[in-house]
Amino acid sequence: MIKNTLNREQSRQLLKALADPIRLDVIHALAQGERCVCDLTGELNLSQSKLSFHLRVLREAGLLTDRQSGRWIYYRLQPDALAALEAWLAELRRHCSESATPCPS
Amino acid sequence: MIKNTLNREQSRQLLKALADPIRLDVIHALAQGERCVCDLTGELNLSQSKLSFHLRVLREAGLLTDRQSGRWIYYRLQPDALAALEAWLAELRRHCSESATPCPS
DNA sequence: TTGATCAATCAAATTATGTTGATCCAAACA
DNA sequence: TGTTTGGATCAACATAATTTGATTGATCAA
Repeated sequence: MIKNTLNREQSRQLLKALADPIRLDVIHALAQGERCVCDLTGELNLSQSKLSFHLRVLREAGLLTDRQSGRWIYYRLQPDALAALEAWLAELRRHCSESATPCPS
Repeated sequence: MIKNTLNREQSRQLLKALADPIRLDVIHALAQGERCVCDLTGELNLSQSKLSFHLRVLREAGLLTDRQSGRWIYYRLQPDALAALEAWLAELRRHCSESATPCPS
């Protein structure tokens, strides 16, 4: 479970999971709502094992959850994880505009 | 310059640049305000060329700007880039909670 | 000028990530 | 049961990213 404020390691995991073109395709597909794996392979034109690899990365980062129904597995985005990243980013830019003290200090 | 809404490639660049432990250290240091490269090497205990490599990645992604003053170069976070990523994330979670239509469809 | 310092860049070596095809497992259905 | 299908996993390979140490260019002070 993702807490409200991310530590450095948690944010790194989320960012690393997101920082891949195929995984961004998956994320964008799931941004429209839950999808079954079998639909995603077709929609994104990916081999089964390739998609499975990337789904695992995203799931282990906490960005996706899955549920099984019969023999199908449905994935969806975990909005909490996205919100936590947003909060982390917002925090970063709070003080970032202060100038440095000139350097031969 | 980063526009208000990021396309897939722009967001990927930003995420990839952020998704590294050393670069996150840099980001966190700069979140407190502008810093000179010479201070960062000491603060983060990095070799000069290593820091320079990571600063370049962050700068080319649009996350940092630099300015020269004498022989020192100062880096700071670009809040626009962070804000753009936040907006991108917020957009992703708008519709993501809709359930899939059951699969033998 | 000359020598020293800050920082960027380059090529070579290392390490981390992603891809492929095969295999395995569980659910469904004949 | 036996067979088919959806998905996960694994090992071998391919590709991409990072680290290192050396070199370079620019600025400054003596």
